[in-house]
Amino acid sequence: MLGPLGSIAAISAGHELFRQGDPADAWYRVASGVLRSCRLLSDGRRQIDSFILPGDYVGFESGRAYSSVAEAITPATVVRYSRARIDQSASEDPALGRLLLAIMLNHLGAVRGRLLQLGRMTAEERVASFLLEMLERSPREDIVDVPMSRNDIADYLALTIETVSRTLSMFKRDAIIALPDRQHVAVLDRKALDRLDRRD
Amino acid sequence: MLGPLGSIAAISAGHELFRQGDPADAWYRVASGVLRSCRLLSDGRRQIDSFILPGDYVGFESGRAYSSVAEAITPATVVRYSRARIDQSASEDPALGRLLLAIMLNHLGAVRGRLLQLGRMTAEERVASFLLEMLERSPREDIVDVPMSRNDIADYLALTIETVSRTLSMFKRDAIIALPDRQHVAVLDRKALDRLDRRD
DNA sequence: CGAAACCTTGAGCATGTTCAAAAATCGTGG
DNA sequence: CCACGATTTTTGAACATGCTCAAGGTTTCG
Repeated sequence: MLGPLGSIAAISAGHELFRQGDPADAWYRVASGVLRSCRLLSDGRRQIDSFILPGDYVGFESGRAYSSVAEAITPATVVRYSRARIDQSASEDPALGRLLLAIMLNHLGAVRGRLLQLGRMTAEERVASFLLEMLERSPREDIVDVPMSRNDIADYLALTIETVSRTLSMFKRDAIIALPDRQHVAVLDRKALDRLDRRD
Repeated sequence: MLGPLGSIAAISAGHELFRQGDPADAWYRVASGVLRSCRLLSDGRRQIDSFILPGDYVGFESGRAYSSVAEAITPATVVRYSRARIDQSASEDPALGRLLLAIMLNHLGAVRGRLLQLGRMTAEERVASFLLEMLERSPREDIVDVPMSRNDIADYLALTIETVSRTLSMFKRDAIIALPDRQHVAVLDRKALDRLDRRD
């Protein structure tokens, strides 16, 4: 938490918090709702960098412009931290600087984990590790909240929507999960998922 | 550059600067030589996060232990910055904090670009963007230094060694590059490479 | 010069994609 | 509450990209 330096904004589902190319003059912390942060290739191929859940930050940029789009998947509220104000406060309060650094290091670790996921895991393993990741962040211990579409999951895991759907169906057939509705996955066999997520 | 806070160390080719699990009590800046930073899956699959060239930093960690291995590809010298000393200096000098933040943001942007590369680019596009990336960092404008093995390139691009080799041979057949020796790639048709690297 | 490591090339194969269609779900208005 | 169309998801079959396995060539280094 960055303290009382922010202002609050609401975004409705499907709308953009910022776009690729916009001046990157603020960071955001999600208070409620879920967003996605994506990059695009010129021919439309899309890669979702991260899903941004309550408590997460988004909008860290090294250049002057955002290099990704941030869009709300569900209605969301965010706290906006102007970069100028943060910079100024950080130069007065070293503790804030340390906090920012810690947030950044956390991010970096997460994105590096994704390299392994996208580069070296099979479809099965990617879906399993995605479910485990979302499970960690869900309120209940056995039900995963999945507010994003299959398409979003596909673009997050660098698969096609068909492969995601087929893999989930397979997990269901093997009684590893149940699919009560679109937005939820019930984990029936956590150990099976753990076995598929071969990170050390 | 982090100033006069570091001590110098030399590593010979093939040796480790730190391993997965070692206490992460220092960051490093490469003065000369090339290193690689990798993560492993339990069954041996490997993903190289980044090649670390002179001027680059390595060893940023959010937890107590390194989550990747850093190994020298060529003989290298590095400057070691103890985390404790950096932390202390940063709490006295806000400019240092800002510098660290800038370095971190740079890293983050680079790794995010890799997500797109690994997730959504074809083998051809990955090799092309790798060559362009290395070309930017080579002293000459038309010759790429490639100190790493084909195997390392494969694990960096999440391909197999055979696919890397075949793709390079194809570029050679199409007169996009020449391969004077193992360690060098001569770029004959830069535009053809640019066309393959479809980032906006 | 010889052995070891590395790189290239080829042929067959597998995982995940593409294309197509059916099924389920959602939103809207009567 | 149900009917309707639109959208999303699931399923199937054929296909393609990149992988695996295998062999031959090249470079490196003692």
